[in-house]
Amino acid sequence: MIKPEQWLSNALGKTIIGLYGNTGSNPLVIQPTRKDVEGDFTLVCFGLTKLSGKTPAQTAQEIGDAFCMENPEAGSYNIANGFLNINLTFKFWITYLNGYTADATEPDLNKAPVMIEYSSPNTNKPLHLGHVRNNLLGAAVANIIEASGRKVIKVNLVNDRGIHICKSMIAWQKSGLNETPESSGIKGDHLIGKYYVEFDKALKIQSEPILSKILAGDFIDLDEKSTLKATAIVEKYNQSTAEKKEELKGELKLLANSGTALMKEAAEMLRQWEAGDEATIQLWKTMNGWVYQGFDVTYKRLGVSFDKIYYESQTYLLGKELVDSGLSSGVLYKKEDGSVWIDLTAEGLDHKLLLRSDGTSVYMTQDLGTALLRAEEYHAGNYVYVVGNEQDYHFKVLQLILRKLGYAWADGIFHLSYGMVDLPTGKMKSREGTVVDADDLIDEVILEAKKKSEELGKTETSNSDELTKLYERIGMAALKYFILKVDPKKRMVFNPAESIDINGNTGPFIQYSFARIQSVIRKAHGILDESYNPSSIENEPAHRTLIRTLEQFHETVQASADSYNPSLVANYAYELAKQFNHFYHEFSILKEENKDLASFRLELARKTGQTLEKAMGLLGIEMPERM
RNA sequence: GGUCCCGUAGCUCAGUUGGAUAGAGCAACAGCCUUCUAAGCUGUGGGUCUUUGGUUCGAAUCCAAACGGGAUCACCA
Repeated sequence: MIKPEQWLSNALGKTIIGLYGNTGSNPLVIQPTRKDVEGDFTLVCFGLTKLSGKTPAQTAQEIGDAFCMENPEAGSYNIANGFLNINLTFKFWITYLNGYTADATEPDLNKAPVMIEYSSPNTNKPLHLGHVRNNLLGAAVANIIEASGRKVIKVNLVNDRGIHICKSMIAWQKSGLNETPESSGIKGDHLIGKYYVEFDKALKIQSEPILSKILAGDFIDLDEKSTLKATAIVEKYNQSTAEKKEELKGELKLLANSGTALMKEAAEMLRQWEAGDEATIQLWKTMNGWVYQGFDVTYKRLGVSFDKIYYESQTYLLGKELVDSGLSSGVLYKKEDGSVWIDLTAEGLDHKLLLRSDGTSVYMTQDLGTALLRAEEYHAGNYVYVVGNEQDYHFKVLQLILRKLGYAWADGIFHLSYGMVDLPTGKMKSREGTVVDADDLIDEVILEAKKKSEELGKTETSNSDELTKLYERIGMAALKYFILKVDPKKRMVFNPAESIDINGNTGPFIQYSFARIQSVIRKAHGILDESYNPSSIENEPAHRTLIRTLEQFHETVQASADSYNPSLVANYAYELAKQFNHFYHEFSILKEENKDLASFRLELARKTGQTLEKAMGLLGIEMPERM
């Protein structure tokens, strides 16, 4: 099938070479003609004046004349302010529509696959709004890249070990209640989260008197190292302004925490875990198991899935081998206390710790190990990490270290860094209880979809299973679209009230447009046939605009894949739906007396519907047949 | 303090590698259901694109500075 823009670019190039001998040093600037001007595509002629030695308008006219002469597909042209607006014939567009399909490019198995890591939760608390953005982005990007023709491997790296899960375990043990998800009726991840919060509460009670002592210069509860640190901070603290004091107080709080009996217990449990203590491991397995059960439910409701799940407990040791080889090759160095570092000052960064003095690994070490494992297992061409932008520095360093260690595949690492999700009231803060829980959020949007649907009172079915499914689709569409329509890089405000809106630039609006199309198709069945005589179709602008928008679908998917940005697809779907509604309002399909025209419109509607469904599907949004 | 990101309508967001008179939605106001689903369509008002310089045929977009907001700089993850 002809790709209009590509064809135009080649054909215009030929025309310009014919006129001026070459096309100049810059590529031709061709863009879809803006709405308020007549034309399909526009050639910007300012850059060509050097070739022609004439004014932009004269140049445009010269090119326009020659181009229309040479190409029967070009019907006419007009010139405004140095812009050459070219009209392709309506016949050209009808032929285009005839060959158009919304189907995706089949993945090319000769190309190296793309690995996408997303979700990557800790196992000490349930998923929240931030995770929701992460999961939706990861799943959408995976779909979009796959649709653009590359194989995708979706992975999840679960942070299942560490001090955080030990905290929940301690609190659970101390409660003595032996609560399980079954006995308590609480979803597994929420149950663990509950104990994590309880630990924190108890910790605060133990920690506060220690903090007071520290501020008074009494370091009796601290070990040697912490005392040294605390002494220095307290000295600074006493000379600081009020604002700076708050900041330093935060650091002292951490030190105070480390002096509590509870933290010592948690640290001891972590040591036992690493030593392989059977009872500890058993409890850890049990409690993590509850969390996974809970996560599975949430993942399913969000509609996300993974091809492979990595667990840090299984990969955290691998980084150490990598560190060893880095030491022997001289890329890394060891300090007197036994800690291992890398010097990145030449790259404008800092020295970075890779192994603690006691030989245990840190976050970076684990990530290095995991990266190596994946590269060896999959030999992907790209490794995409969907992780919040607070970790920009971490991933910069990660990639740099791998490069310095000599791994060529490190060039394929891409940190899909997305912005934080704020609430209208400001940042989400767990201490202030403003964290929006993922499960609650899902319940809420579905409930709201139900309420609004019932208010409208026009659903065609009373089958309760169908209705349940419909409300779920509408609610999830509202939520997903609300989040995915925003450029991932940007920090966004999540307004719960607006997230369940069904009017305007929303998921349900697009669903509604689709449902209308399906309704027409159902009614046309057996009445209109699919064939029509193209020559009897008039050149209506609304028809043409719609075809032109369909034409942009595949390149939008490609651009979206190239830039790891699902919002391009989201905004495209909205634009298409809007244009369809305009068309739908202006013309009737079923009541059109000219059967050729009616069939043509039906075909246009059908392909619009397919495209809407495909585009929304890439975002993980399902379309209802009726609503 | 060093480094990085951001600043577009009252609010939430678009704005392709620099291109024409900066666009949508929400909110407000005014119209359109006897017509394929009104979860829709049409219209009105709303802007010093934070500011100031620079680059050029042309800047919301590129460069510099200032102001404002955020992140990060752990032997945390």
